[in-house]
Order: sequence, then structure tokens, then C-alpha cells
Amino acid sequence: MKRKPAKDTGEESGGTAPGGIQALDAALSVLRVLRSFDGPAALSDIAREAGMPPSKVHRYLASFIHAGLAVQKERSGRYDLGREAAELGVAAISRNNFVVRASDELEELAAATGQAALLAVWSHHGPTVVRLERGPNLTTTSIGLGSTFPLLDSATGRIFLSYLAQQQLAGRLHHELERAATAGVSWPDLNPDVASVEALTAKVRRERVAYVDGRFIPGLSAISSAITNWQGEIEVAVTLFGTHKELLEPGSATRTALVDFASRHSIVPPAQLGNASDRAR
Amino acid sequence: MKRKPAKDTGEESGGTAPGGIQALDAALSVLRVLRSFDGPAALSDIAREAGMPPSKVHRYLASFIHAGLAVQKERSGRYDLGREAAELGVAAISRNNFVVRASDELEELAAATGQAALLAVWSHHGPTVVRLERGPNLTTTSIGLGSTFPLLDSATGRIFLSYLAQQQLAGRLHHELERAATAGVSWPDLNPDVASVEALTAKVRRERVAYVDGRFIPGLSAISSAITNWQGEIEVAVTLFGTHKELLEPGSATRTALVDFASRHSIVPPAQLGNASDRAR
DNA sequence: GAAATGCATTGCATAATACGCAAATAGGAG
DNA sequence: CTCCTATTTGCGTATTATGCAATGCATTTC
Repeated sequence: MKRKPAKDTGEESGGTAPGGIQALDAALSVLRVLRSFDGPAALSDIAREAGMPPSKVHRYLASFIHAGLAVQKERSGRYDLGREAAELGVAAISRNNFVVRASDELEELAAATGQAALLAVWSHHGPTVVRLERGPNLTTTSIGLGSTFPLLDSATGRIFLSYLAQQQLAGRLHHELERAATAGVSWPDLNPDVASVEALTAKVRRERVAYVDGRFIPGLSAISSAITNWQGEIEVAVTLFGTHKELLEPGSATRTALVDFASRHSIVPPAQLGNASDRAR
Repeated sequence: MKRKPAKDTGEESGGTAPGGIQALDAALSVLRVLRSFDGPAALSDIAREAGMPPSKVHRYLASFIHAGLAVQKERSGRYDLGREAAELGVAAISRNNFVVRASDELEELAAATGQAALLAVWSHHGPTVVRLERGPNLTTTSIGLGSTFPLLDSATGRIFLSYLAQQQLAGRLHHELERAATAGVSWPDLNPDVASVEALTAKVRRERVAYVDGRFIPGLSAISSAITNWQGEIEVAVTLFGTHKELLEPGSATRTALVDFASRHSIVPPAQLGNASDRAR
């Protein structure tokens, strides 16, 4: 096969895996480009973004379509991710033991509290719904798998805000703070500045729950708690939501059940096993 | 590159996409194999399942790992799906509106089967038509966008009756059962009592279709199937209808096409996420 | 209405690259 | 320590992916 005859400057292994296959690396980078679009994308746009000739990308896409990872809409249309991509993602998520175990009991939690319940994990877009259990009282909602929540404005978001490492949050947090500042928005319990956010997250970690009342979705109250792994990092957020504000009260049965649920599915880091940095290296 | 020197029996395009790339097709089939396992898998198992030499699979996996689609656990360990796979799936699902996706092909379904076709979703009033494709043979009908169907009396309604959670149906189902009981109505295949309804829905779930012949609308036969999401919950019902009763027969081309259409647009949940039939009732 | 533009798609010749085989290395068990 | 299983890596070959350019299709522009 030919290579671009021009540059061969010596810097060779720029994006190739050791022991991997060049063509496959190239193809997978196209898949990532396809994912990075918000919706269906034209061949020329994908090719430009990937830095490859359209004919090459077209052949990759033909194989992706064959595998079901991509689809082509309408006659002579644009490309989008396909059903197989969705199934792959669901399978990947279901390999996460925390999600699987919590899913098994999520229905019980919803039934016991009489509220709708969801599980969310962090993906690079933000907190993302991976499991949803509609309660008896909630018929319709704009929330579904793949929905993402804001960090500042939602119970689920605030849990990640409080438990996730600063550097993972940084990009999105800055963005939301800036938007809030320029729009002149502020909330009853939060101002759009770093100090105020710090105070909020401290409170959330102390109480082990975060909540909002009818802010992100009008008329809907939500309360969320964290399921953590052996390092004390958040793996999943569990959120209950409904139309009554009473579920937020410190002593409420709902709140107690939620915290209990989160604790039972968390792994409490053993306190006196030496600190993690010793074991890490 | 070499090919298996032995068999080249002439059966050529067994699994290759037209205009696609052979190596990529092979690699993606490995990805699918990896997904088909319940958890982490050994190289030799993946290779055997994919029908390829381990060295080939190993190189594919190296590229998958490089792209984040796969991970290798521990030292010299087994392979599993990676974070990028989850992100890919979330992206696919969040931009994937079941109604829109199915709408794109509804016309083809109608043309291929020669029947009229519709899509219906659940709104608080009941099954509601959101897309309608009049077939070549059907000129006029009382069905239009926004029409709602009864639960007991229509193919579309019976699909929702069989796949939707009990609590969402409760109100309307009670109402219809009561009306039928007081009016003394009954049907050839259904009595207005809970046990009879239960038997019907079990049959529907088993056969994956529900149908009626000229009952809801005299002289009109209809057959319906469910498009389900990642949790096994119904998102949309697809219904074909026409004046001939033959389309209801188990082996008919129409029925086969319908079930195929529905499964192609459904997301099959992995076994570990708990199965939907447990939660359905 | 006709030309023109912007796409996606597809032959084709070439040599670059992925493949199969087999050797090597690592890990685990007895 | 030794064997055994399973993963990883070199290497030569010809199969196959690639860039280029021509084709086809559709929508737009004048």
C-alpha cells in the first residue's frame, strides 16, 4: 500500500499501537470521529475531521455499516452510529459490577420509596443515565438512557461534583460556572463562584446526599447519593425523584432508604490498611 | 497478504461488505465476539469463537486497546470491553430516537409487505399513532395521526398491554375491563377478566406479535410487534394492517417481515442487566 | 428548463502491509 | 525446579488497502 509520499519526518509511531494494526487504528479513529459529532455526519465532514481522503473513509464506513456499528440515513445520505454501537455500549456498561448489582435492586428501591429511580455514571459528556425505573406516580418524563445532567443544577450532577476528582470535572464545571455568571443566574443555595461550590460539595459529602427541588425540571424534586469503590471514588450515582418535596427532608424514609442503598452497594475503603499511595507503587 | 491456502471453495463474499475492507470486517467480528461474552475473556477463547488464529486476534485486540474499546485486566490477563465502548454506546443511544429511526424505514416495510403500516407510542391516553404509512391497497381508513387504540380490542393496544409495566396500564385497563363486563362483551380469544388477560399477554410475548381480525375496525386485520429499548421496555409499537386475514398466519411473509423489522430496531439487553420479563409485571 | 456544482461511490495499478507460521517468553501448577 | 499452557513477537511473502481520478446521482443556480 502507498503512503503519503511527502512527509516522512521520522516521527513515526504517532498514533499506532505497539503490536497493533495500522489500518485498524485508522478505522477506529474514524469511528471515534463519527462519535464526536452530535448527530448524522456527511462523509466529507468525517473525512476532513479525520484527516483522511474521503474514499478511504468511505470504505471504512462500508465495513462499519456491515457490522451494524453505523447506519446511513435515507438515499445517499449521512452517516450515524448504528444499533450495534448501542448494544456494544450497553454490554460495556453491564460489565461494570457496580451498575449490575445496583440495577438488580433498583426496582425494589423505587417500589419501597414510591419514587422514580435512576442510576448514572460519568461519561465525558457528564453524568449520564444508564438505568431508569419509573415509579408508580410518574408517567412521563424527559429523562431516558443517555440523558445527561448539569453539574450545578441537578441532584445527580451535584453528587458527581462532590465526589469526582477535580480534574475530571474541570472542563465542564468551568463551562457551567461561566454560563451561570454571564447569564447572571444564581440559586438559593449556590452562587456561581468557586468558594460557594466548595462549600456546597463539603456539605454534600458530609450529608452523603445532594438534592434539588424543581429546578432542573420544574415541579420535580430529586435526591441523589454516591456508590463508591474501594478507593472511595464514585462509580455510580443513585437518584430518587418525584413530585413531592418531602422526600428531601433529613429524617424522611425516602432519604434514609437512599443512603442505606448507596452504602450497601459501596465498598467502604478499609481504614487502617495503610494509605493508597503505598500500595499504588 | 496470505489467505488460508486450503479452502477456497468459491463461496467468496461470505461475510464481507461490498466496498468494505476485509481486515476491518474481521476485526469487527472479533469485537462482536468480545461483546458476546458475559465478562472478561481469554485470548484463546476469543480466537476459537471467532475462528481465527490467536496471533491475528491478538493484534486486533492491541488496536482495540489502543482505541480504548477494550482493556486487558491485570498482568497477562483476560480481555474485556473498555470505556470507549461504553461512551460509543451512550452516544449511539442518546442520539437515537426510536421513533425517528423506525420512521425512516416504515415506508419500505409498507411497500415490501403491501400493507399499511403505523407506529404508535404510549401517551397518558393510551396507544397513540405517531406515524402512518398508507399502503397501496388501502385508500381510506378511520385511522389518522393522533388516533388512540383500545388495549383489549386492537393489535397495537394488545402489544402495549403485553409489554408495558402493569402500573402504567392500570387505570386504562381497569376501565376497559369494567366496560366490557357491564356491557357483557367478550371476544373469541379473550374474556374480560384478569386471568384471561394474563394468558393473552403471555402468548403475545411468546410469539412476539399481537393481532386482531376485523374486530376494532370491521373488515380490517392488523398485526403488531414491539420495539424495545435497552431495558427491554417497549418504546414503539409497529403495526401492519390490511383487508386480508392471511397476513396474520404464523408463517406469512408479512408476519416475518414485521417481527424482523421490530427486532432490527430494538436493542437487545444483555442477560446480566436482569431480564425484562421479571420486571414487566 | 438546462447547466453547474457538490456530493458519494467505484475502478485501477501499485507497493505497503497484514497474515500465517513458528519461535520465544511468561505464568502457574505440581 | 520442571513442565505445561497461553500469550506475545519476528519474519518473509503476496494479498490487499490505498490514492487518484473518473463516474454517477441529486440538488441548486441562473
